[in-house]
Amino acid sequence: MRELDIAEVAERSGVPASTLRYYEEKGLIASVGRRGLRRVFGVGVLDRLALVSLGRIAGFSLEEITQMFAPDGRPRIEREALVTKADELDQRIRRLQSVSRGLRHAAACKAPSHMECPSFRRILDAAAGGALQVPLPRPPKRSKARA
Amino acid sequence: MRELDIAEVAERSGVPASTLRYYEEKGLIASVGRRGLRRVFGVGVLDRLALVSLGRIAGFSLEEITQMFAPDGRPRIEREALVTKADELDQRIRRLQSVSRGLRHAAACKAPSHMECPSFRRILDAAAGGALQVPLPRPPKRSKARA
DNA sequence: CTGCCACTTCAAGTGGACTTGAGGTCAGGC
DNA sequence: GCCTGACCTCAAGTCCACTTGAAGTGGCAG
Repeated sequence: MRELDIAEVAERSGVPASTLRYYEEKGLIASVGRRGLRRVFGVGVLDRLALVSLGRIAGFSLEEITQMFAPDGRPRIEREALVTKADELDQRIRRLQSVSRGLRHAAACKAPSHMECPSFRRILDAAAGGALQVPLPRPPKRSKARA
Repeated sequence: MRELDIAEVAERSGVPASTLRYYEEKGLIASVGRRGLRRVFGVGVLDRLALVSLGRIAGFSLEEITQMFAPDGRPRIEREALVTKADELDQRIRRLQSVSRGLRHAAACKAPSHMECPSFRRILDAAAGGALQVPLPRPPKRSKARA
């Protein structure tokens, strides 16, 4: 089974067929040919999709991810860009940790109003301060299971 | 200075005036009145905005945040929901940490192709597996400085 | 009193990543 | 040999959180 049709790729990767077509159009993945009018993908597409996924999570746009692959086809990733993204990611992680702490505190704190709790206020100020300038999470609509 | 006009709120909070109007329309914040046709806000709006910010970072939608305030006006936040969100957040944090590690590894790894590195593959599989089901970051367009 | 201009409203536009719908094609089973 | 239905294309729609533009208003400095 060296070749997969789009439905198989969709099932194995958890990525909807419509998205696969979209990704192909965007140059993120490539089919190796057609069987009739149906796309045929090599198994490598699964790795590719995993890389795309990784890139998305890291905060790269599809456009940026395309650039990383684009030149010749081999993942030509600039190591510097990776480190930069990792740093950004760590930054984000730290912020999220502080928010998480804030949430748990708010849940536990017995003060009449959270607003009167200095520790909560500190967290709040942090949120007000620098956090909005950072990529915000967007809730996912679809909830395809992994394959 | 118990009252602030919209420009002041914008400057102090770093939130653009257009967004403040939008938030008011959505019921996230409230002005205490008007001076002529201009909105006048109480200083409390700054706390409110910080709470909104916190909620956004935590992964709540504006809609959800509205619900938290809505009932009567006082932050009626269900403690359970907070803990739930914190758990989700921690989950997400762990995933991001693993991605960060993956990025740094990819940057450092000298293997001819990252694909041949077992440790990178492990991370990749993780990304492919459960990560896409999680809120994805969206790049921010604006980059207002904090106030 | 007048003019400026920061504010106002309301509708429409933006961006990224997809999804959906209408209408068409063809491989494989019966 | 014909049907079925999973795939195809292309254009348009969706979602969310805003932003932008046009046209209007009114507080206040001069």
